[in-house]
Order: sequence, then structure tokens, then C-alpha cells
Amino acid sequence: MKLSTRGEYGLRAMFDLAQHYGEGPIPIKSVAERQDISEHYLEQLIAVLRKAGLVKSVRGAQGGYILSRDPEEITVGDIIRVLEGPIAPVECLNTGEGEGCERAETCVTRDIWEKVRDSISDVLDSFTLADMVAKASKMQQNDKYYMYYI
Amino acid sequence: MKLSTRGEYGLRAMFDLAQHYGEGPIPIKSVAERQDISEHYLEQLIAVLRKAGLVKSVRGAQGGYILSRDPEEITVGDIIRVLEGPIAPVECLNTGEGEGCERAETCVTRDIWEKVRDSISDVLDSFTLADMVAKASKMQQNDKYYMYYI
DNA sequence: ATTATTACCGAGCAAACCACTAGGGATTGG
DNA sequence: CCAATCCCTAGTGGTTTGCTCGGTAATAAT
Repeated sequence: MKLSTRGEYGLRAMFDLAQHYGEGPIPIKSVAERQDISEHYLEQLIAVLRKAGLVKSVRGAQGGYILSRDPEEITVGDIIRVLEGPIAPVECLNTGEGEGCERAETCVTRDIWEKVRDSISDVLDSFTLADMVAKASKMQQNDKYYMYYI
Repeated sequence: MKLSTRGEYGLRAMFDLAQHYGEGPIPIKSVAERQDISEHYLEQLIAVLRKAGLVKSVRGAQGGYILSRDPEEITVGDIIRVLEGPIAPVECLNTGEGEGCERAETCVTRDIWEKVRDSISDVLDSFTLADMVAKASKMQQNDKYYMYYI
């Protein structure tokens, strides 16, 4: 029941772009440095995100990447689904109705996997990049206050 | 976001044992045949379930496996956790507090992964083997009625 | 026009993981 | 005894993961 690093890194990168939203194109190199991810590897992940239409690229010097939509309009689910494929604990949920399901009792378990999938989807779709940015700046604020107390 | 077949097969096997609960030891061979799983492979999975205390074994001829507890007292979550390891979409949730989390903003994503983990856990723990057996026999009942209509 | 900076692309690759298979041994009922 | 059954370890081919390497193309700054 694990994500690969693709989803993890990709989300961190998109969060980083959201934090710098409005500042023009952000070069992948700076994202990779801030998020401590291999630049070349991140390049491959963001290529997928670009093809899926979640980010736009600007080539050449002073170029970089920009979110295609406002951070409020991109959910964590959007990102994870692009990078990790369809959310489904077992493969048979992705095949068409009845295709992979020959065993009658398989459907008893299928029911469970469907509920799992839906609950994961619900959680992932309930967070936007804007939520994350807001949370992060709030946490930083708390850190500041904390400093005063020392 | 996939389970391996370990969880899938293991659950099917445990469901099978639940269906035959009260009939004495059930040989792994028959489970493997009914569930269409490689016998030797299933052997390895059930060994893990035995070590975790979910099934008891009876050796020798006429031997086999029996659920250690009543089907109502074994949840799908119990089985999945044993076979797939701790439910956690990212590794950092399994390490102790603050260990793997040096980046401040990682915690923004951590929050999300925690909610995902909890929702998966809730769903998996809400089903018992008894639920599955009940559902299966209901489905079979429906099939019967359906036959009359033809 | 040149150069530096960026995105873009494809190949390769070691390590890990998955889903088994093979080949035995130990225990017990008949 | 012997057949059935659980128990254990090791190997294995294929896939996936998480990268690295080495380039090409586009563009802003000079």
C-alpha cells in the first residue's frame, strides 16, 4: 500500500510551484534544490505533469515551469493520478465490468477494494495546492511566534 | 497505490477458511484450488499469517489450517497489515516522530498522507471475514432466485 | 552573433521487488 | 509403513524503481 517516490516528489514539486505562483516561470533546478530531489529525475516527472496539462513550460533562459491553473484548482488527487496511474488497490477495478472477474466470490472482495479506492480518492481530492500553501505559511507563522517565546 | 497479490490472495484464502469455519482443518491444497492460487506460493503467505497468529495449523494427514479466532473477530485490516506491512502511503509515516522529516514543508504533505492512511485503515477495519461470508451467501441466494426467473 | 541558461529527449542501469518454482524435510492419521 | 499434510530455504525470470548520462533545441541577455 505504498506510493512510489514519483507521487511524493511530484506533489512536493507542484507545492513548490504553488508557493511561487505569480512569480513567472520557475526553473526546475531551483525546485529540485529546495525540495532536495535529483534534478534530472524531477525533469522526467514534470514532463508527465506537463503532458497531462497541469503545468506549462517556458523554454530558454529565464524559462521554467508555471502551474497551468490557479493553486485552488489543482487537487492532490489530480497530481497523484497523473504520476501514479489510476487509484486502485487491485488491478481488477481498472478493467471493464466483469472482464477480469470470473470467480463469483472475487466480487465479495472487489466490493471492499472499491470502498478503499473511493475513500482514498475522497481524501486526495479534498486537498488543493492552495490549501497546502496556506497551511505551510501558517506553520511558518507559528514558528515565528515560537521564536519569541524562547 | 497498489496492493501486491500477497494481500489479495491472502484475503481470498482467509475468506475461504472462513467459509469452511467449523469443519475442522482445511488443507491448503483445497484452498489453493478453489481460489485458483499457486499452492506453493499460498503456502508462503499462510506461513506469515500463522506466525502472526491469525491461523492455526494442524500437521500430518487430515491436517490443514483453521482460523485462530471466529470470523467476526478477524478484520480485513488484520490480514492486509500482516501481509503487506503497515498501511502507509509513504515511508516517513512509519518512522518515529520527526526522524525522517527534516524539511519543514514535508510536514504539509505528511498531513495529507496521514489522512489517507487513516481512511484506508478505517475501511479495511470495518469489514470482518464474517461480513464477507454473509455477503457471499446472500449473493448465492440471489443467484438462485435469478435462476427461477429464467 | 555569441553565450549562458533553460527546457526537452532517449538510452541505459543497478538494485529491489514480485510472483512464483524447486526440492526437500518433519509430523501425523490410517 | 506410507500417504497426506505442514514446514523451510533457496533460486529465478521478469518487472519496476529511481535514478544517471549525454546529448539537442529554444531563448534571453550580452
